Amino acid sequence: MGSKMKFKRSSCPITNVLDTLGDKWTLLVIRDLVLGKRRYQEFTSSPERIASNILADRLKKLEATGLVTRRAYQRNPARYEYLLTEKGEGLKPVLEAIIVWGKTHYPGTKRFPRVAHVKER
Amino acid sequence: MGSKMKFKRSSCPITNVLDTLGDKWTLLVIRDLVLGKRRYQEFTSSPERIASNILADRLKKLEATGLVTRRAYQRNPARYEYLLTEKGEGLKPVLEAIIVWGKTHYPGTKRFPRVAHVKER
DNA sequence: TCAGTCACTTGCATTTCGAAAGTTATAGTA
DNA sequence: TACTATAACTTTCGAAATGCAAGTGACTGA
Repeated sequence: MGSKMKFKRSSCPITNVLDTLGDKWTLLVIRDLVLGKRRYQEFTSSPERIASNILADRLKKLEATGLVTRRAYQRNPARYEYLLTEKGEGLKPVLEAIIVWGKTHYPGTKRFPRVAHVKER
Repeated sequence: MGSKMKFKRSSCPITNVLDTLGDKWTLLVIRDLVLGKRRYQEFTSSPERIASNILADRLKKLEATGLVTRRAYQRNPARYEYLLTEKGEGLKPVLEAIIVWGKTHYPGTKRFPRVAHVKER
């Protein structure tokens, strides 16, 4: 019933990607996840200095759209970390293409290195 | 004198790309240009229905960042059209990667066809 | 003279963003 | 028993961005 899909703006794949990733912060959170970051403080300590309310909002939305999963890594008090899903990992080629273009046209920019994430306790 | 480059947020290429392309409309204007659109009305008639003030703003910014050039295609009255620069054309692989990921994860989306642009007079 | 076209600009209400401060629940230390 | 620190958020509120509707200027063609 009601077989016609409803897209927010159009049936263009680019448009639909922009509806979830089209802002100045979301893709940076994904970048951090790709680099190996998992925890709240790791994200807030990136040089772009994302505000904590923006980070919380973006993580919530990324979880809602299935790009990220949240899981507790300890109890008492409960502490959570975030991991990319396969769908989220699938964005790597997009990030790669952006890095290639970005490095070409913004002289002095440089790909960030992977981070060794904090150890479990 | 002051040899250190100043980046708005960080020296990450992704960050710097997001500073110019990180919103819900800019990349759609670029998509339209890649598809062959050149004129104001062609952009406003895309299915996402960009508002004319947003379009004017984005075209201005794209020109300022060297992704697009504006040129008159007639006088009396002066009428302008917009074309991608080489820098702008360089974004095609980014759009491609987005389309590939988007088509996979948003079922029902489909790449838009090139348009035959209006003829000169 | 008058409607139509094109590339915009202007006004204004609504929405989203973002910096700073606050909250909750613990562990560790004196 | 207090006190300090840590981690993961939430709240507040002014500022900026968005988006709808209407307006503008310079023409062309009927």
